[in-house]
Amino acid sequence: MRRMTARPANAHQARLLRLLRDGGPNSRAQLGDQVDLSRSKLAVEVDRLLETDLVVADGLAASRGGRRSHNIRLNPHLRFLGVDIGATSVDVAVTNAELEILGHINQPMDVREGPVAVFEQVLAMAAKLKASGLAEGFDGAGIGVPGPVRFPEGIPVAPPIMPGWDGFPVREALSQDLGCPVMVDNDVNLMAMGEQHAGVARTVADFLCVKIGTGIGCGIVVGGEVYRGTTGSAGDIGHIQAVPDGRPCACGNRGCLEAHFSGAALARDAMEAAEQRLSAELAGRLEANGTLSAVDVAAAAAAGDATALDLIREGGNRTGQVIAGLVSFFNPGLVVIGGGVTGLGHTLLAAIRTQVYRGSLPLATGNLPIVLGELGPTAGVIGAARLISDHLFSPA
Amino acid sequence: MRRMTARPANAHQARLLRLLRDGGPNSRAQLGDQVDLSRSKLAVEVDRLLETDLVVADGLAASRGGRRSHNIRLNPHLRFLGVDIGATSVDVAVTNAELEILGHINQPMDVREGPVAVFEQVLAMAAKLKASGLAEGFDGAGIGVPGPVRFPEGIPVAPPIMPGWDGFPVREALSQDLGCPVMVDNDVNLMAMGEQHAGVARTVADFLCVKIGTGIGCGIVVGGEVYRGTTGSAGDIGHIQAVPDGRPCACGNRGCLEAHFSGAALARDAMEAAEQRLSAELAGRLEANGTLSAVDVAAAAAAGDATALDLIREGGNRTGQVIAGLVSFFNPGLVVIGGGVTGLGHTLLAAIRTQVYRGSLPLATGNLPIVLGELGPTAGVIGAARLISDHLFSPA
DNA sequence: ACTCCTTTGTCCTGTGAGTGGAAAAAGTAG
DNA sequence: CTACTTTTTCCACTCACAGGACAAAGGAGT
Repeated sequence: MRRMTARPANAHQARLLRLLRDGGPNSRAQLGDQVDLSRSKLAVEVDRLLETDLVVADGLAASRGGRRSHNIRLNPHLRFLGVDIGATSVDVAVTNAELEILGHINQPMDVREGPVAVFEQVLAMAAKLKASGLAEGFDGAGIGVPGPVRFPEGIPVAPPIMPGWDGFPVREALSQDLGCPVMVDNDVNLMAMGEQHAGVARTVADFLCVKIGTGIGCGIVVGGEVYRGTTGSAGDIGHIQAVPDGRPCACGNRGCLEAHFSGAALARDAMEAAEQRLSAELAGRLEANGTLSAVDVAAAAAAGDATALDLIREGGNRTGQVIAGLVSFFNPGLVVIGGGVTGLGHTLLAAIRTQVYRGSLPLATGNLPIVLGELGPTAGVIGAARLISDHLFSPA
Repeated sequence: MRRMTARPANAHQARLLRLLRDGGPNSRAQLGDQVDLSRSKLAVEVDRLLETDLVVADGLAASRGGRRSHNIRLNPHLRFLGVDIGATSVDVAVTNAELEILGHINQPMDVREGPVAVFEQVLAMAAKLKASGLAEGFDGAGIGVPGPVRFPEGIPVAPPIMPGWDGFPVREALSQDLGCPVMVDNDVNLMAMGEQHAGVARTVADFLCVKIGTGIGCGIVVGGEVYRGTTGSAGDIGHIQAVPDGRPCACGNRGCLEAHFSGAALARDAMEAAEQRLSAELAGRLEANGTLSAVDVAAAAAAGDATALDLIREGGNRTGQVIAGLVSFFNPGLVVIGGGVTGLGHTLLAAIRTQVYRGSLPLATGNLPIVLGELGPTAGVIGAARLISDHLFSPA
């Protein structure tokens, strides 16, 4: 099949495409109920969309008491590629136009190998998904990278954990390689968009999405739109000071949140505890694997290990204090906690909640849910697909 | 003169009104350059605005090399009332439709006397301005109050420093008393709007406006629009923890920024220093007045008093640390410092700058100006006028 | 099977917004 | 006084869109 290149010609068509994306197949009549257009106008726009092949007819809808309506849906052959590049692994997924995941691969990887090596791997993973018959080609791709991005151009700027990526024209290069439109964003922002599209944040206009992985970042959604800041570095909360005169951080300061709690810091703390024989559980795991990661701490905590639980609680407290400040400042309607460490689960969540509910004023916390992300590792790739579909489903 | 009641009939007219508000008198041709409408369409909309009496003809414009154009301006009889209710004083000002201040009164007052007493005073002040011939009536009023506001209804919610105001229908009541449309907002947001309209933030889309007065608050502007949060308490940074296990605060926590630095805290610290004879300058002032305020500290600092300078630096450092966190999170294009303590001037600013430039990553601070507000005590009332004019100059 | 009612889809015309060209009006520069 | 600009008005034409009329298709009751 030839790839779709058509774009909606006007705001009405864009609106309809998004309704079909978010609501699945729909009858013309149901669409009419949602868009406040005259029936004639709606019919014209739907016909034009049918001509572009972006949407197709899909049989008859159930009767609502009278004549049955014809169903409309997004072309089932449309395919989006969602790529979520983490510090130590990549997720690549294929979705249909309704952003349902059809196939998903995760592979370990090191961003520090640089964009060329990483994209070689990403393209191979995409090819593998294609080969398994899930897609004949891609109509668009969304890419998440673990660092700040100059959004309009899709170029990473001064990313601390990705030396060699600074200024690399990710959007341009991948658009060439994949032969389709590409959008690039910070991985945390994509997680926020994912949770907004298909997760816990579906109905909230203003929320924060804190991602605790190798580092710590925060997606900011204002009025349903991701806020990226003046230079694309908004949400970079890993280097907020959490402990006065605390541990030295790679950024040159002391006491950064990220230095005290993150996947990397947690692994270091666990190793230290194991070596000092504070925890038999952790020491055993260290002996078995030669190293420890956040996953080991999670497992130890699940097994009831006091040291591991303490580490998690301690980190949750630090994180919660920072989030409490952000809640006072931003007054969100929801806080989502996600990222690799969600395996730490409710111990972590409880610590964060305690600090936030204690440290912020009641007016801000009174009706504030603080929850774990619903989508886990798929949040990023769903958000990536959402990013590119938002781009493609907007007036040309 | 009968008061204006007309409102723009469509988005084009609203656009034109705002251009005339922000750019002053303008020729039709100049307007045409700015709005991307055909000449015919523009002529029609301008004619309709002339019919509503919102704008009037204003003689001939200078020639731009050919036929001279007819000037258009907002009706010079339009009057807005800007009211900025602080914790300890009220500002009331009259502006024309271009938001230029025609008259401005400041009076001491105590918000804790409650809305009825305060509005009695405000109405008296408005009447005084009217009596001095500056206005025959008001076409709209903007009100700022020192606490969170449920914006659409214009009702304060759970304001910590204004007991007795909770749930008082400010908008409704004042609209009755003044006989004109009224909008209500947090005083900090109004200061941000004031600096955006006529001060240092004219060209910046995303910025923070930190107001240090009796308390500490922060106006948040995203994409040119004030962000108010889910419950209207966004920007309430006074109760972010600045000092672990620090001083007890009225909110029940310890170490809140506001407990360590604000007009009130500064006055307390100065009294203490004076009583302990740490500073002859402050002690002298205490003896002379019986009490001390932030103004005394500013004067002592200006006279070179080391203790006063230390207090300011100490407070600036605390504030700067909190702002550094907000800068990392929000990545603004500008930070404005304003409020009563701007009298502390560059000592304060230097301390804040030091902390922010040290405590945030270069990508966020690289091109980040941190400046004092330009408008001083008029920022609030200009912002109030701007608030109501934005409301009135939008499609009905 | 038939009637009556509801819902859906199509067609068509009227209206009003808006564009763009032409020409008149009012200047400036030489 | 002439040639050239800019501003303003006027007018005809296009286009989007609403909304009514009507046909098509189905459900429910008799």
